[in-house]
Formats: sequence, structure tokens, C-alpha cells
Amino acid sequence: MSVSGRPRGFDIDLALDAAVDVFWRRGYDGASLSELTTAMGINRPSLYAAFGDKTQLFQSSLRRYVDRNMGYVATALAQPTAHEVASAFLLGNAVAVTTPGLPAGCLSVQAAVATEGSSQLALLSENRATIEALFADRFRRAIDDGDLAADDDPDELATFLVTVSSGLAIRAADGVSRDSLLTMVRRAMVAFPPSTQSSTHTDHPSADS
Amino acid sequence: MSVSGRPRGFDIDLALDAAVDVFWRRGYDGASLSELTTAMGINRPSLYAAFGDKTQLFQSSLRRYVDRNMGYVATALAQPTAHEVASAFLLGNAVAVTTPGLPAGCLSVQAAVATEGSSQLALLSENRATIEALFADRFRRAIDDGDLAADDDPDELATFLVTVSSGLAIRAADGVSRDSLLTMVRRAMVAFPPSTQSSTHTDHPSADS
DNA sequence: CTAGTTCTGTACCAATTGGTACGCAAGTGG
DNA sequence: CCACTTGCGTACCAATTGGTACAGAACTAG
Repeated sequence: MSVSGRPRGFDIDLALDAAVDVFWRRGYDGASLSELTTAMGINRPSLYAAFGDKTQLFQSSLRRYVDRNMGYVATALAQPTAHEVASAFLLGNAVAVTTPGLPAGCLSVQAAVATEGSSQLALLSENRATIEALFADRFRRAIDDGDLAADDDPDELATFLVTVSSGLAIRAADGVSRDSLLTMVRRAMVAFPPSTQSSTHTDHPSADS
Repeated sequence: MSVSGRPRGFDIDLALDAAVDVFWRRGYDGASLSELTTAMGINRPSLYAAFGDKTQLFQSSLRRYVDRNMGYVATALAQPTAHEVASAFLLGNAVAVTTPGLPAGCLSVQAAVATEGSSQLALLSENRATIEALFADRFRRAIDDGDLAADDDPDELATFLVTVSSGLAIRAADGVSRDSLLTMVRRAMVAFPPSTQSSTHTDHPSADS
């Protein structure tokens, strides 16, 4: 398989997981090359050869984080009603940011705040905006489905969800318990418009007005 | 007044304001001594003589920030009903984190996320907890006043408010507009229990039993 | 075995970090 | 004028930052 040359002496995926962990706890600027290489169990030149410079390593770490730790977003989007979508997202978020054995809070929130002008912030904001757009689209579809009222604003609802979830992430890093955050979610969901249909999902094939 | 010696060549309050601004935008770790001294218009030894080391300067900056930029907390606490207290707090927060000419977001949220183990985080969490306790006490009083239902949980409501406001701060730093955030506040307030009395404040002297 | 390729480890780089020693300037009380 | 006290500026410190040069180790192809 490998064309030739000395084989890599470490598992590249395990190393990336270790990098995710460091960035998660320390943020981008707070994660030093020394701490990264120590956690990854490799030397500096190996890191540069395998992942590029620090910004590229961070991008790879963010991608991996989204794939492995933000699955609840896709799960939420797949729920049948807008209310369930929102609820699943916030509950999943509350659980994710308070998972024992993992750093409290959210990598994306944690790292975004540290830096100000660099391309990292743009990356994080982009990520956040993408998620918001996914929910906005989902809610537009919900309106087409008759699941949300026509005068509900899909963009506003999506922004609301991302705002609340950002708050959850901050508070988790603050040390607030999972139970408390789940209670916050239940309360926040009071402000989310209820399903217009009685919780059974209409199964019409597509939405033509 | 001054005992003797060469008079200070800069306004200590103005310098502190400049430090607040730097910490606000960059966070604690992100604010370097060089950037601080440049912004404050003084040399390093002057900074150390007047403010102590970096952590002490940060504490002074935080105090000043709370005094000058979080007045809406006291304003909110003085409102007659719990609902108005909560609404005033969130609205005031939304406005404060999106004030033109000032950095977007909240110093306390901004700086807290960067660091992890240091005493700075403890300071910020303490600050957050203090505010939360103030609102919890206010809501306990509201229950005594009959303004909130007896089965409303003052601690939970206070945590809810701080969680939402943290989300507002993050989103403001993200670039979300003031109007959007105000809309978020209106929505979040839907989840806050309404006043049990018709907006007129009972004026009984104190709460016994 | 040799040539070519790729990874590893040591040892280094310039730049920046927070923090300080010390001589001088600028005031006050005598 | 004199001590005395205090702030200012330069010039420095060790430690750490992100990043790299280079020699040699480990593998494959011939």
C-alpha cells in the first residue's frame, strides 16, 4: 500500500483525537505546540509532516470534532416535527457539553472566543452559521409541511436555538451540571412554537404549496 | 495631597479603561503586555508600579468593567416584578453586548473561555455566580411578595437568565445584530413565568413567615 | 547490497512572552 | 542648594512561542 519509505510510527487518527482534546480544553491560542506534541505522543517535526502547521492541525481537529462529537445535530435535523428537531438539538447539545470524561463545553465555542482577528474565528463563525442555516432550512420545510405556522420566522428560530446552545456550552464550561442544563432546555423549549399538528407526522411525498 | 515625589504622568483611570478595552477584545491570555502598555500609553515598569502584575491588572479591569458596563444588572434588580427584572436584565445585556464603539460581547464571557485552570477562570465564574445569586435572591423575594408562584424555582430561573445572557454575549461576538438579539430576548421571555399580579406592585413593608 | 523514499529525534532558530534592574527626571520639604 | 521620595525609560532577563535544518533510522524496489 504505502509507496515506500519508513512507516509512520504512530496512529494518525489517535494523534488527531489527542489534538482535539487539547484544543477543546485550551482553545486555539491556549494550545501550545509543546502541549500538543506531548499529548499526541509525537515530536514536532512529525506533527508538521503529518498535519501541516498549527492552523491546519486545528482545521483537521475541528472537522474531526464535528464528525465525532456533534452527531446530535444530524440526529436532531432528522426528527419529524420542528418542535422535536429543536428539542433534540438542545437536549443533545446539553448532553454533549457535559459528557463525563470529555472536556466541559464545546470546542467551537471555546476556541472561537480566544482569537479575534485570525482566520480561526472565521472558520468557527462559518461552522456556526452553517448549523444555523441547516436548522433554518429545516424549519422552512416545516412551514411547507404545515408543521410550523406560516408566520413563524425560520431564521429567527434557528438563531434562537444556536444562541441557547451557545449559552449551554458556556455554562457547562462554567461547571453547571447536566441536570441543570437539561432543565434549562426544557424551559427554553417553552418559547419554541408547538407543532401545529398533533404530534403525528404527515407523510406526503413532497411539498408543493 | 501627594506626599512627595514625581507626579504620575498619566491618568490612571484612563489607562485602566484602555486595559479594559484590550482584555475585552483579546481575553486574558490574548492580551499581551506589549499590547496593553501600547494601548494604555505607558511603559511596562509604570504599569507594574501602578497596577501590579498582569493578574492584578486584570482583576482591576474586571471590577471597572462591572462598574461601568454592567449597570443594567442593578437596574434590572430594581424592577418591581420578577418578569420585569428578567426582561430588563436580558434587554440590558443584549444592548450592552452590541454597543457601537465598544467590543462586541462581554468581557466576562470573552475572557473566561480562553483560560482553563488559572485563577482567572475562578474569578470569572465567581463573578457569574454572584450575579446568578443576586437574581435568585430577588426571585425568592418575588415569591414572598406573591409575585412569582410558590412552585417556581428561583435558582433555576436565575440560572436560566445567566445562561441566556451568556448565549447573547457569544452571539454578539459572532456578529449577530442588536435587533436579532433583542428578538431572541423577547422569545426567551416567553419561557419566563408571568407575573401573578396584574403588574401593580404590592407595597407591604417586609416579608414575615 | 544499493538507491530512493519517508519518517524520527535532536538540536536549533528568531520572535515574543511576562517581568525586572537601574539610572535619571521631576517633584516636595527643609 | 540640599536630601528624599516617587515615577519614567532604557535595556535587559529567562522562559516559551511557532517553526525548521539536518543527520540518521526504517522501510521498498531493483
